[in-house]
Amino acid sequence: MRVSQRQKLAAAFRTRALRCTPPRYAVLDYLLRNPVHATAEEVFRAVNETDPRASRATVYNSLHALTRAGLVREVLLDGKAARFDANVHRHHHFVCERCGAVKDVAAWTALPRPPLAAFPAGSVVETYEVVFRGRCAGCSGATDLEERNG
Amino acid sequence: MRVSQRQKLAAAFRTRALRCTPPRYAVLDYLLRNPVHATAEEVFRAVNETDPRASRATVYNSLHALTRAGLVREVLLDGKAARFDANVHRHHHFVCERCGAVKDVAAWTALPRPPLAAFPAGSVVETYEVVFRGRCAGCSGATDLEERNG
DNA sequence: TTTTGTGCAAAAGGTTTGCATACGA
DNA sequence: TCGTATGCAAACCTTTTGCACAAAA
Repeated sequence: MRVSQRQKLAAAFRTRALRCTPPRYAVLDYLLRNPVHATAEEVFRAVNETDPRASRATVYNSLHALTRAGLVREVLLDGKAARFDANVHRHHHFVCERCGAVKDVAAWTALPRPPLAAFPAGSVVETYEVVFRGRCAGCSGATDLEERNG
Repeated sequence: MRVSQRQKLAAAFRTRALRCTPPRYAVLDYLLRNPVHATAEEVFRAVNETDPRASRATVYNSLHALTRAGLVREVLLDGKAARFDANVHRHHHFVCERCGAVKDVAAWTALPRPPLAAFPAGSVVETYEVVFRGRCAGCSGATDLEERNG
């Protein structure tokens, strides 16, 4: 990691009262440089390869600490593993139902406000997310038969 | 289960080439009568209480068969367990970040179409879902301190 | 009679926890 | 020094799998 990059991360950590520790640098640096919505396991493998002492538990701890601090966003798109995204600006996601690829969809405009009656009375909405599902370019021509044959 | 209800379910099963089996009746009937976005475990406990022979694996099998047949919708709202919803009409969800309650949000209007450029080139969007997060009526006044104290 | 589903137990992910040790502030 | 994070292993929870048996069509 470049010195200047580490200094940026350290500043972000300190602003949020997060301790600066090697695994936290490594986790956030990895997510920033690999904006592919990695799972915790993928982050673990990458971080652990650089520093074999880094453990799974610590990667989970770091991901949660970074998420709580607002430096990382946890994205739940399938029933398997949570994914983590260092892009915390408002945006949505497109998921390919066939190959599982996840792509960002730029936030194009605010959602039209639904009638208040649509929400449970007294509730307060803080955020919303839109998940689009379909087939990515590489999979949109493929048939189910091809899919089954790999 | 009322005879007329069972006949309705049987008709729905046959239309979709699903075999009519006791666990499938029980699972779908439970979801229809308890529109609370139950987890597989909750469905299992309810079904198993009525018929102690029903197993977890069978409840999972039934949920998946019903989902594939379009009679049930699988909803992924937290990193823990999938939830199942017998309401397959287009609608969205509100999740209370504090107590985890899930409420339906009526589909009020189509989303404005995002610019095509927002999507990966060549991709085909089939569905979308919106998840609103915030605090439900019962939790919107509670502070984090109260939350910690239980 | 053929095909598909069931039920049981065991295994397989993904994630969390307990605790002694190490390290940042 | 004090308080928090790390690292390891084991536990946990949800979901899947393998297989013999049972039931639906």
